Amino acid sequence: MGDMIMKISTKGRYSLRMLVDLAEHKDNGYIALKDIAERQGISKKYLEQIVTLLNRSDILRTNRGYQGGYMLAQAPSQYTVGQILRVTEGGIYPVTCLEDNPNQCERSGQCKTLAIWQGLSNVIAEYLDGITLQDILDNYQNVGADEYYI
Amino acid sequence: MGDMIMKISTKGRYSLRMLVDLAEHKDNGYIALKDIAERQGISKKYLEQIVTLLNRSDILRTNRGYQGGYMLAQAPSQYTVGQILRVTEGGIYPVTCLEDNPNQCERSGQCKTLAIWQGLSNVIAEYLDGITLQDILDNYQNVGADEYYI
DNA sequence: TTGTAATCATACTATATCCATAGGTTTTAA
DNA sequence: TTAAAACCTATGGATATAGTATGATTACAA
Repeated sequence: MGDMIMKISTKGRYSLRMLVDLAEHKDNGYIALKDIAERQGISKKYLEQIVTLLNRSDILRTNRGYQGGYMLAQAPSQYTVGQILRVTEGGIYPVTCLEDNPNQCERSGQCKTLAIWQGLSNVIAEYLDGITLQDILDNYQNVGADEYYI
Repeated sequence: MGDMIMKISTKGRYSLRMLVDLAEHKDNGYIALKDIAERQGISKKYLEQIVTLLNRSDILRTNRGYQGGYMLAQAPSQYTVGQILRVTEGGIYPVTCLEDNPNQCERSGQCKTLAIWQGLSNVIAEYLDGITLQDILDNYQNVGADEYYI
């Protein structure tokens, strides 16, 4: 019992919050992780691990040492939420069936439900790829049940 | 590393496959779990555990003993995928932030990213609530990137 | 009354992920 | 040269996932 479904982990959520924080302070030079951690109420040590994931892509520019820190490599409008989550979460597929791992499900050819998951994956990707960091800065309003369908 | 995001578990996926199987054989009286397990390639014992979740709602009609088994309580058009997943997965929220557990995030008032997750949750719910078992029987085609937006 | 099948109850094994904490090393700029 | 900060590696508890195994109990129908 209890609830246990399809969750985006702290890796993705904290990454996004960190990048939004960087976007908000993008004119202040390099921003130290310590400052972000304090503002966001996240352990600096944990954030350190998470930023490792981001560093595998060219999302950030970093500087070590005195007055070092992080800044966005590009303008906030150039980052989509989908892009960020793919990097930090390792993919945004809602079911394992859609991953391209070697032990693919052998029933995929006859599976009546696979198309449901493919459609769900598409819907999720379209939504997340349609939002940029700039949109969040501009006080993004969520998609309500009413407004969503035309 | 590796991929670790937001997955719908076997509980939800197998439940859906079981109900589709029942929908396909809805004119054959009660269907024994053994038959479903064989057709779907799922352990009968594991399916037994999963069907317990479905039995908490009025989704199924059951009969014990000789020629007993399960059948859908209503027509396939009356079941949405969203409804089924809510029962078996305990909710379809993509982040813990949206659950109504007591230890709600205290930053929700100022969180710049919460609206993103609310919007994502809405998009997922709209999609899953828009598909019925009958749609799956009618060879549901997935929502492609091109067709989705008008 | 006999077999069939659901129902219930555990318990156990692996494995993986989540969410950190901790300590040490390297680089940089004043 | 020194302090600040990124960077790296390891560890661990808690929880969830995905089953397997074993059996007891209950209800139904021929």
